[in-house]
Amino acid sequence: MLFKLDPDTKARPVGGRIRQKNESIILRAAEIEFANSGFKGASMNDIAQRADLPKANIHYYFKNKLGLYIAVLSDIIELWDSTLNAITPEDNPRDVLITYVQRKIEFSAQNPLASRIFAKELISGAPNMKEYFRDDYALWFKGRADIFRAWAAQGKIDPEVSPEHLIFLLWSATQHYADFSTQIEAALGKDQLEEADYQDAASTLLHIILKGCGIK
Amino acid sequence: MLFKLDPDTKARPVGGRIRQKNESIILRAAEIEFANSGFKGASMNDIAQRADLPKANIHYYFKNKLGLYIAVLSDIIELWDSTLNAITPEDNPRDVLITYVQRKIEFSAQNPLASRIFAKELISGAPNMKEYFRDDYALWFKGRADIFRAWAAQGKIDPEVSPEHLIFLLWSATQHYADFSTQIEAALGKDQLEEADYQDAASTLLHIILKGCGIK
DNA sequence: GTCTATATTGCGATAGAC
DNA sequence: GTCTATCGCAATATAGAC
Repeated sequence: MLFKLDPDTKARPVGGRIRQKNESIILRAAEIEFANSGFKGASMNDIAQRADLPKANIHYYFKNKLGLYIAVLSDIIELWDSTLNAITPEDNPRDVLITYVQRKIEFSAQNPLASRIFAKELISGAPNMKEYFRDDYALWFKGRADIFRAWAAQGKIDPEVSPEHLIFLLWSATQHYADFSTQIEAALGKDQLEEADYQDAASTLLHIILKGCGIK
Repeated sequence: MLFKLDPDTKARPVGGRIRQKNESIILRAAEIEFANSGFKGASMNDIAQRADLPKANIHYYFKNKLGLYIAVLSDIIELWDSTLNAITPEDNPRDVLITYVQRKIEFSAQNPLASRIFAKELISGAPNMKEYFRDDYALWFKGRADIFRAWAAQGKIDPEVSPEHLIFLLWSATQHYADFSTQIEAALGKDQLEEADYQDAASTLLHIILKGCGIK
């Protein structure tokens, strides 16, 4: 697992079917509230109302507000990891980039709440994920950058392209469709983005990045 | 002005030198707190402490917390507008893109707080900027997209590139260096980004986008 | 214009009956 | 395992002396 839970997120160790079901109801409600209002902005009251449970019930399942928040973050990172880390550092940069961009855009379309919670946490300076960014993430990032660097050494990517900044570009451009969909919808004059919009996004992005990096 | 103030942000209409000075002190303090904690998360107490003024003083100058927040947002949009709208829809897409990317990256480096407040507001669905995104922004965006479309019609940009999604790419990739500097610093193993990092970002970005769009 | 003291609300959290 | 009632505190906001 990429992100270790704080040992004290849960009010009680584990549990049976009822616990699992209620915990997942609470987590889903919390995800919505945290995405809309951030950690401090979300209230246990609103989460309880959305979960259709009394407030005390949430405190029975999670130690406190921070514990609930950390649990939501952990779920998100696990999901992220399982979606995007199946990509292997194979030989063909073209295939890797196509797969990555398409999966990430699809992830943005299907899990916008997760992306937004993550983004808000990051913009605030990631106060609750310091260890993750200090340890696991730095390692993960270095591994990826090295693959791009190796490709550049083999002449498969233009030497003008900084591997690090290419990764940032891949991340930001795809993430944008989840985090800033309000802005995108306003720009396109739509109430909600459609499947075709995401496909346009992916194909334009891939055209620019593949050609722009000189990837054959 | 792009963004109309809610008529009731100020506690009192206008004012002299003392008022102007104190208002700007309060606005600067508020910018830091809102960037760190979001609208709900920031407290008038913390803002007052940072401004080195008693809490009641802030309520004397601004009607309430929301009024102060709207005032901060207005300042940000004005700054944005004056920095980026000096760019004219001239004939040469290459020059326009180079100027835009460099200015926006520079803006991210010098005004990270403004970018972050704006980003958090957007991620939350822009509850306090609905009118802006409904009216001014949609118009501004259409104007920009039309310029890119004209260039494409003249063969100056690859036809595979969607003008709309190119603009999103320009926005997101540059914005990223302000909003997600925590992630970038962790990835690069630095405590703070340096001038050289922003230059690397701009040159990699421009290489990929110009070449990727087939702009000569 | 400034600032202390306070009114009032809403929050996270818990006790304790069921 | 569930839920009502409540505690204690921190928040926004204001009254009113200076």
